[in-house]
Amino acid sequence: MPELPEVETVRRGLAPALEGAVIAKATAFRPDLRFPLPPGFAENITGKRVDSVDRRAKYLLLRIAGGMVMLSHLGMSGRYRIYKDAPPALEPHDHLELVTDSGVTIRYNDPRRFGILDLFPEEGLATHKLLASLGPEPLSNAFDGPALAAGLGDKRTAIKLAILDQRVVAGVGNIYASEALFRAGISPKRTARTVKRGRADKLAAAIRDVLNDAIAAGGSSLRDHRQTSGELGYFQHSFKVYGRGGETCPGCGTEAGIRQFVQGGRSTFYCAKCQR
DNA sequence: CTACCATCCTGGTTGC
DNA sequence: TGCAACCAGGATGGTA
Repeated sequence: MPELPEVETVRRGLAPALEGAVIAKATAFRPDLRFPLPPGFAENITGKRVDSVDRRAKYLLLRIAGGMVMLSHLGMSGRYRIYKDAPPALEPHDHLELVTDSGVTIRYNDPRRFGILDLFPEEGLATHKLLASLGPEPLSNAFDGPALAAGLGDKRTAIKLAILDQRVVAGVGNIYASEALFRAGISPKRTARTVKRGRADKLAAAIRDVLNDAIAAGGSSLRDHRQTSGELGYFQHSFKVYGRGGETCPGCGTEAGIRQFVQGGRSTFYCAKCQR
């Protein structure tokens, strides 16, 4: 499911429930998701206070008092749901439950189990295998045209594939890659190394803007994504090209102008007239 | 470096 | 109605 805006939406939901709260009870209902959970995962966070709920790229990072970090990645189908009162019965694919000292229940559900849970000392943050090679945060001041162009470097791969590379820019996924390229007027097929100067400025701004717009809309709900309250996100109604193959281009009005094709095994949507 | 493929899983949709 | 094929927001690792 989740790209950066969906993860940020989840973070904003979890933060008020968890920050400053003590995890009175933690239960992991299976020993593994994509990877095995570290031994004693649930036991080691039980009784601990959560200092903050942060995000890096598509990773949620919970700072646990005592110097540990709990990492959570939602994979394709992960969801968090918060229950302020008595929670309903467990559902299929509920894999983790946290109950805070104020009686709030937080459940992680992930049918496809591509998600990740990890727990490690905060000294290991910079060198964590999953975090070490991530590129710039697209919403940070460090991300602009020159930074993007530098990340693209001499790559001869298509620009769509390049911005899906988490080392180039962290947090862009398949939906927002197509949407950002449409906003920037750049063809997804364009060779990455040719995106420089003006085009790079435009694309960096388009990435930032589309992510911010999506966050403001609570993310995009296609199948799985929900806010922690259970509410749907609604940015999917603002997609210009994603999922709109065969439709009229909203940019130039060309009938059936939105085309769909496969890049790197994943669907890309674009308008050949608006995007060069 | 690049392209391409398979892999980890389940579930919803599509097409016969 | 049934069933199989296909597709899905991610990411890694292997091969050529």
